[in-house]
Amino acid sequence: MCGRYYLRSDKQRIAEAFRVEIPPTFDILPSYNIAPQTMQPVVRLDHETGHRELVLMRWGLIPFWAKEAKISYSTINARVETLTTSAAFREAVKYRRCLIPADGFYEWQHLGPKTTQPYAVALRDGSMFAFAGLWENWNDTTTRERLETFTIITTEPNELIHPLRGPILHDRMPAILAPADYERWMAPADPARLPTDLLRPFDATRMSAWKVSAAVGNVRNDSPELCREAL
DNA sequence: CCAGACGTTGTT
DNA sequence: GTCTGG
DNA sequence: CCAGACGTTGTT
DNA sequence: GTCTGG
Repeated sequence: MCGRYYLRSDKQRIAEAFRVEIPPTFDILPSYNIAPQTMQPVVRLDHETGHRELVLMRWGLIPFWAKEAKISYSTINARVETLTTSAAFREAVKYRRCLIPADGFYEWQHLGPKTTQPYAVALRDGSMFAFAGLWENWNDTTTRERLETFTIITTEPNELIHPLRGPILHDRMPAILAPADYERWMAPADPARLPTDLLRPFDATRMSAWKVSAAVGNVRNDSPELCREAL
């Protein structure tokens, strides 16, 4: 986790849920199968004005010191345990914490060496939520090209993803924030006092998981059925 | 010292 | 940019 | 998963 | 066709 998620809400719903202004020209298409390396909406704080803004960024963080903006699947997630020490994330976690709007995500349960069963996971009440994320700004020194990228933080699994008894879906899960914590997650903070205490497994009783078909794994598939099956 | 890494999860 | 390993 | 590679020899 | 890297 988390290598695939979905966002079926339109920009009006996103604007309301995250109390953010969205320019009229800003288009977001609902997607039931969001893959790494694609452009996705991200909520961040403009430190100059103090206002929240919604911007499109590429999923897969490129560190500012990288020589080239080479696609890397290894930075689509950042482990909460290593946020402050890893070279790729330790600067971003100080100054560039963000929210990634989502309606659900997928987990592939390992049934055998070559068998998996994908599940969709979402909030019980169907409401939109936010992954805790980091973003980074990469500049090409020669072409002046700018590229903004983001990563989704992962944490320990909760009782739904990794039950004491019953089938285990996975050993990690994305960090999900309660709306009450959005402000504190994004607000400027003393680097010695980062709000990493918010990155705990989300309340399992408020979530549900259900089987979906293997078509979820194919990025060319993008229909509501992907996350609704067997609900 | 200099070169090389710097990261994580997924997959029938 | 900065740390680590050789 | 999907996209892309898949190989060897010679040579100042 | 089948393996590898992303």
